[in-house]
Amino acid sequence: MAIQKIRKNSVPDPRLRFDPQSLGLKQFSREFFLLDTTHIARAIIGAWFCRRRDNQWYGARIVETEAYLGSTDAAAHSFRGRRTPRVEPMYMEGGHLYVFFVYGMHCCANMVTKPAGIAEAVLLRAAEGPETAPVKLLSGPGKLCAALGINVAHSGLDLLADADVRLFQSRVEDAKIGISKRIGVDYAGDAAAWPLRFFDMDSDAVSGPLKLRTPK
DNA sequence: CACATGATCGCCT
DNA sequence: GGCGATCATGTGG
Repeated sequence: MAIQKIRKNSVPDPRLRFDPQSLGLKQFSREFFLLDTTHIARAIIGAWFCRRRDNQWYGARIVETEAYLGSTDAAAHSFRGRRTPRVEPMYMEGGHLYVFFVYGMHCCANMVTKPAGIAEAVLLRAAEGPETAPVKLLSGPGKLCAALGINVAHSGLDLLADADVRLFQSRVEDAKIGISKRIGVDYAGDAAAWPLRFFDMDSDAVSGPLKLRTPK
């Protein structure tokens, strides 16, 4: 049925066809992914998250992210150094992908950051497809994965070694980036209020309640 | 728009 | 056994 399709889907929505190479976009370097996690979360707003399947490229422009700060962040899966098979990719060197399954039906994708051994990451919360795609198609972490066909089988992939999943540079003016607390982590005590969510204030694809969409 | 709820299941205690 | 780094739908203002 439809729901099962969403969970196991690895096929990108055809409306996301997009060739990053033809536009001359450049990939982020390994060094970039080793920088400060919060900086990276802000810096990849506007970047193109791309994937190749059957020799066809697909992609979407990131408009919303959240930073997860590892062992000291109660909202992070790696809080207090928790190290289980699921979370293991978070401990890899920056530039790897960490994908997890939640609520029995959705996947969420993260860019792992910092040197190996430090389990921090940036959650991709929303993106905009090319003109041909509906504005809300990737509005939310689960929808973003569903539309691009990203699932747990992609967890642990190296964006700088695996030719089929990549992140390309493209920036949004700092003045147009909004900041707020993170969504869906109210159980995390003090960490729930940390200002670690970043979004493109001009985008209609940003997810979450309207009241978190204004502040800066 | 805000808020509530059900769906659905792998992960961790 | 309980509970999510969610989403779609339904209700009421």
